[in-house]
Amino acid sequence: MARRNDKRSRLVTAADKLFHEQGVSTTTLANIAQLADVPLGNVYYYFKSKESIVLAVIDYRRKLIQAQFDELNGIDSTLVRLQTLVRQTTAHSEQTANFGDALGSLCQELGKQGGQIAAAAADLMQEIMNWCEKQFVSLGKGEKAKQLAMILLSSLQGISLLTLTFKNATYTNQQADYLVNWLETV
Amino acid sequence: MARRNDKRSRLVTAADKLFHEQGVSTTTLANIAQLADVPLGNVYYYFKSKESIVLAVIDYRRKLIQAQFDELNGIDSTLVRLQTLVRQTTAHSEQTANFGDALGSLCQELGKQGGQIAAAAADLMQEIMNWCEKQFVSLGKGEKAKQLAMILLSSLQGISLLTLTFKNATYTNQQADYLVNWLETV
DNA sequence: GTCTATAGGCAGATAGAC
DNA sequence: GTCTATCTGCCTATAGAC
Repeated sequence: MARRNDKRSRLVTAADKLFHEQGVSTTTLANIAQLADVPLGNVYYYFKSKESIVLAVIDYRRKLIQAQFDELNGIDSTLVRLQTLVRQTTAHSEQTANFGDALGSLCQELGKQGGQIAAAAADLMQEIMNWCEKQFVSLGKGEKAKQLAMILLSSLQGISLLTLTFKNATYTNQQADYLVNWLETV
Repeated sequence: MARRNDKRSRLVTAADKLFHEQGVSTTTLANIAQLADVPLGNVYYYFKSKESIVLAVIDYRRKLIQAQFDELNGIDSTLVRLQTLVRQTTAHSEQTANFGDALGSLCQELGKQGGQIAAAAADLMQEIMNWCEKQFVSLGKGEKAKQLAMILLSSLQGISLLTLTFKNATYTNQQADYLVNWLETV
């Protein structure tokens, strides 16, 4: 059972990395199996199709984001909590310059295809949106909280795309500075 | 010669549509040929590879954007010029909800692969960035013009992604309202 | 549970008749 | 210039030995 989970999780993290770096459709099961050091045919013992691997990756992403929120929720000040979320994006700005934002890429690629997979990725983005909205409510923004969450999230996603496009991590870092200030004036 | 250009341009517009709706890597030459009503084998008389079709599509996108800027440049007020750019995004908000932003999708998908194609798509995004920066300079924003262009463009790209993700054109429309006001307070 | 071998299909690209 | 037929290789998925 330990070994089963071990191979399964190795496949998921390998798929997550490759989906982020190359995109879902250009990543083959052979790529994933090789990176996870699992024989190709064995992949189908753990996942019945490529689609189910994508779902497992989205679930893995959900856990990563949940852990991030658990950490953020430990911060007393709501303003600092939001500012820390923004600051955290700069930690991977080099990775963003090379491959973009992992969730944003998934939503962009899968969103067009529609179906169950797109919905699963959208759910995850919605969770982030909800968390942000909750923070703005906590800041007393009331009815404006939803729109503020939309502005913040779209700014973060947009700058990730520009950072990837221009292959320049500085964009993410500058935007983070701007947004940290913006949060204080909102 | 007329026929040559006719088939060629039919292939380019078909590819442009399919790349936008399905993504580049999932679109096959057979898909493009069928939509353009050109036999599959004949595609290679006009393009030596799929990659060269992608480059032609980016070039086609460049002309579309150039035409858009030609129109915008006819507007006297710089502020109204920028506001019109923002308002224009709402014209395709339904399409955005289904397939995202055409150029943004290209940059997202191709950006990871790197190489000549990614650079061509980035060039196009840079042209938009430059145009926006020029407007902010014209508004007397001086050194801040570059950052303001970045903020505007990332907001537009980010909201396109969220509009696609949540399959809701309202996001684009609300963000346009917000940005039109923001432009006045900047 | 694990892995090899391979089926079956479709992709990009080419050859060559017309 | 145009189009049919096809090559070659890779991809997802399965069969079945161990």
